[in-house]
Amino acid sequence: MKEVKNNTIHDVARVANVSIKTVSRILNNDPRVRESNVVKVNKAIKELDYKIDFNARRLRTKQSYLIAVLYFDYRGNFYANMVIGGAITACDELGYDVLIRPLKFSGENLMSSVIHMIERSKPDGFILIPPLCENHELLDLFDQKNIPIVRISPRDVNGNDFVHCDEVSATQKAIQYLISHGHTEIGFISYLVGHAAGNWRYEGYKKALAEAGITERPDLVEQHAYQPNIVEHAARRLLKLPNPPTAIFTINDASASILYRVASQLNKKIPYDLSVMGFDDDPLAEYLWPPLSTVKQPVTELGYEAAKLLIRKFIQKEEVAEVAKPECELLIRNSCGPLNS
Amino acid sequence: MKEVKNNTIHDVARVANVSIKTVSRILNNDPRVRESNVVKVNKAIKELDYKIDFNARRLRTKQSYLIAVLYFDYRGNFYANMVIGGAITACDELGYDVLIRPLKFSGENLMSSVIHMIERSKPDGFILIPPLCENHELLDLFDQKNIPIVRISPRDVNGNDFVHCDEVSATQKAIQYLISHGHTEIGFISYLVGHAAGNWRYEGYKKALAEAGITERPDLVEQHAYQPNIVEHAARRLLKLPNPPTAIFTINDASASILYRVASQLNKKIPYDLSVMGFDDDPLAEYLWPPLSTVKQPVTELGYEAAKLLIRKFIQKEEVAEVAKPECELLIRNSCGPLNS
DNA sequence: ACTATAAATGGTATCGTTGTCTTTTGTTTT
DNA sequence: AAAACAAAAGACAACGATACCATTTATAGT
Repeated sequence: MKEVKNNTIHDVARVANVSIKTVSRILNNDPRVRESNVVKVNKAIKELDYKIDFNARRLRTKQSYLIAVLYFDYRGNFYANMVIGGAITACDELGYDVLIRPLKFSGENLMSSVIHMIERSKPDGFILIPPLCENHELLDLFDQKNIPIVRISPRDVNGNDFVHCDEVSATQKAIQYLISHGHTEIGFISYLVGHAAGNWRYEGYKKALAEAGITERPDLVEQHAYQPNIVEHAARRLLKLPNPPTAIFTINDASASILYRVASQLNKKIPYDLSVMGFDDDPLAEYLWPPLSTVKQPVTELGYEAAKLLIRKFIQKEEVAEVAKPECELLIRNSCGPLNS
Repeated sequence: MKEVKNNTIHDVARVANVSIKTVSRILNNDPRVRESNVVKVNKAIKELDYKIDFNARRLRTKQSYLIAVLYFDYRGNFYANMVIGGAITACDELGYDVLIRPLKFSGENLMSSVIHMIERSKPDGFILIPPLCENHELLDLFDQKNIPIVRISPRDVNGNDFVHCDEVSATQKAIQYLISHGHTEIGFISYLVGHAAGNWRYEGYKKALAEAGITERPDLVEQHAYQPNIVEHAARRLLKLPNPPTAIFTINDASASILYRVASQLNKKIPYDLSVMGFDDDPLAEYLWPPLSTVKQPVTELGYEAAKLLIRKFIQKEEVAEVAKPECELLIRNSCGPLNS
């Protein structure tokens, strides 16, 4: 074991022949330092391969330089993963570390887990992934403790502490795509997914139909509270209609996969007899056959923007002009075809 | 904003009427403290709602109390997620935090990302998720910097710095299950998945056959280097054999989904004409139709044990008796049926 | 009871940075 | 050229814990 003595700010100060305070100022981008000293110090830093000791800084400044990401820990939560990936990139750039916390329970356990995290690791801010954005107990806690948060795609878009993308127009484009292939009888299958998504996407659906002059058929729309098999029942009802839809939009890719199954059982071939459009770009979508066309949310970018907003605006209190609003992308695979009349 | 003055170890010492050093000893589970003082101090700690300041401790001890988990960031890497979930639980129990790092690239970028992480956050140890366990450049780096690691299911099981479960006997049990349903012509589809899994699972396959007195048919075994569509070709070849297998084991659930598709194209109904057994319990497995029977690795437990081993044995240098070896579980869904002769 | 030894406790320096306040240096004004 | 002011740099304490070493207290042995 090689014992490496790390150089400190004192070493840098000595080599650069300035005081430690001047070095500290340069490290913290204090503008009030003469350019000549900045050059000298940076040279010394490079020469000594000096690395700042974050723990010392943390102790002194009472900041943890830690961002926590909270999400619901359910099987195959790829959404949370991608958000985290983006958040890590942003935090890397800004000198923060990311702590993640999958939350398994609601109520007592959830709250105490978060409280414990605050007491132990003292994150400077939190990022909330749906459906946690709607947990008022949690929101109250942060409010009360005065800990800044940024929510991702919350239902409630009042305030300035969130990032999201335009799911309404994304869905609208997806439906437009179906319409452009000649479809007019387009189904909509949804259930309460726990956040605002259902409403937005339904709105997009209606807009696209209206815009194309298609009258909405209420019998083609299924929106129910979640219960087991709800999607399967909905799919079966729609496909057994005397005048069934020739294309169906499902609220997410998992639902689309259930629709695939029902279609196959009823001997409807996708995309020939039925076009299917999903939402989310679940890893599942590629493995379905035919591969599912779907709307891909810019989830990684959302995570990136959320972390950046949290740090710059709410932690470092900089003036932040405007939050970038990344766009959804229509991913065309092979589940949609022209109307086959 | 309510400015809360946190109580320090001095406050606790004052209230308990002992020295700060005694409090410190109790906080660090030093056995050489009189019981009466332990009681007094714990009472004071509770009374003052004292919370230790980890940053101060970190600064003094030169330990970060941070464990880093490294994994390859590919779409739908549910394996890494579950490992992380387990690692977080263990770290919570032992007073550590978990930093995660999805690695996107190989070579230069990968290494510099890890080096940067070491310099910035100074994790006390690393957990490596396959296929990163086999990256020698990475292993050399940790060796050279003398940073302890624990590998999860590495190919090379020499040494004592890894956790894994018995995939050989897990596969053996899965094949036994097929045999118990009357199957004797059992296919095996694999490709190089980048870690030891392929070999282990093939070994389990052979063992089960041998044990049942079934002669292995080489034409039923497909093991190739990875190339696009390899699984599809393998599946098609097997199913088109004059004497085709009545059951097929695939190296993972993603491969099973491809087999599902080929079977459907060739008009073979699962589980009536063909039984399929997967491996991994990918979230995908539940969405396939019929739901896929598969081998579920105790991935969360593996992460839990890995973190515990890393911290206790390699960081805190305790004597650790033996590493728990969690077991795989055969998950019976609906993709396997009795031989239909 | 007294010493030898071990166990428990305490005092103070220290980790590496930033905050506060003071001093020095540089620039502008009359 | 001196006074007034602003900008830059420095000295030193402090953050809250643990390390090291010294000291006190308890236990055991004769």
